Amino acid sequence: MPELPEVETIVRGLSPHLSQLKIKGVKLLYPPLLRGENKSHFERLKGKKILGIRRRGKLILIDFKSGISLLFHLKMTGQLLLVSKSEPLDKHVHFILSFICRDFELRFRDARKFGFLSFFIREAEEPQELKCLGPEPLEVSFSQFLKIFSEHRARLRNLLLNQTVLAGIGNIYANEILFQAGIHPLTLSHSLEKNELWRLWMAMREILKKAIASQGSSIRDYRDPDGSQGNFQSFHKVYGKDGEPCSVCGERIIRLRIGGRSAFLCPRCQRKKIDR
DNA sequence: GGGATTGTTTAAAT
DNA sequence: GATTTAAACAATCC
Repeated sequence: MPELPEVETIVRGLSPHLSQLKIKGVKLLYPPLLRGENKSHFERLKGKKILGIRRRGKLILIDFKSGISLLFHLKMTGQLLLVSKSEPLDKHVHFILSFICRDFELRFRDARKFGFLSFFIREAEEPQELKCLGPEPLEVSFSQFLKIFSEHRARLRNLLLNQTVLAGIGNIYANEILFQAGIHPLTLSHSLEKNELWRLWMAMREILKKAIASQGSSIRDYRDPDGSQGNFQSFHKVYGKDGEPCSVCGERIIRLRIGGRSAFLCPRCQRKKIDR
C-alpha cells in the first residue's frame, strides 16, 4: 500500500538508474493495465530517452525527452522493480521496459491488478489524475494548511485521505499523523483551534519526513525497486495496533470504522472533542 | 466460504 | 453544495 513515503522511496531508488537511458523494448503482458487517452504512445516508446523520474502525490511519472510522460499508479499492491533480465518472470508482472546497453529491466508487478499506467503530453492539458490533486503535504505552508482545514468541515481522518485536499497521504500515515498530533480522527476540521492545526501540520511534516528517511513502511506487499523492504513500520504507533498498549500512556489502542476504513487511535492520547 | 483489506472513483444518500 | 456511505474494481489472506 504505497503512500507518499513509499512512492518517494521508489522514485529516489529508480532515478539514478533510469535517468538518460534509452528504451530498447516494451512489453505489455496485461493490456488492461494501460488506461487513458494516449494509448498509441505505447507503440512509439522504443528509442525514446528518459529525462527523469518524479513523484506527485502517490503517482510516479517518467518523463521522456520527446515530450511525453508515462504515469504509474501502484494502488495497493503495485511494485516497480529494477531487476536483471535473467530474473524469471512471475504471473504478476504486467509491464516491462528494457533499456539499450543495460542488462536490467523495469517491471511493473501487481498481484491485484488495481494499478494502472497511462501516457500524457506535458505541453498539453494536465491529465485528470494530476489535475485533481491537492498540494504536496511537505510543500504546503502553514497558512495554506490553515485555510484548507478551516474551509472544510469533514472528519480529519477523511480529509487527510482526500487526495484533492492533500496529495499522497493514505491510511497508515493519516492515522500516525493524528496520533502524533494527539487529535481524535473523528474531529471535524473546521472545529480545530489554530494551535491544534499547528500541531497537525507539524505532525504531518515530521511523520512523513521520518518515514521517507526510513524508506517507507512495508506491510504485506510494499518493496522498493531493489525488492527490499522499508523500515518505518517498526515506528508505527497506532496503525494495525488495535488491542496493543499505547507506547505513550499504556492505554489499549482501539480501532474504529470511519468511512468504511479502519481508523486506529489511542483513546487517552487522542481524546474526542465534544461535537460542535 | 465469508469477510476484511488496500486506494480511488462513482453513484446514491444524507 | 458539502460530506458520508456503499459499491465496484482484483486478488489474497485469515
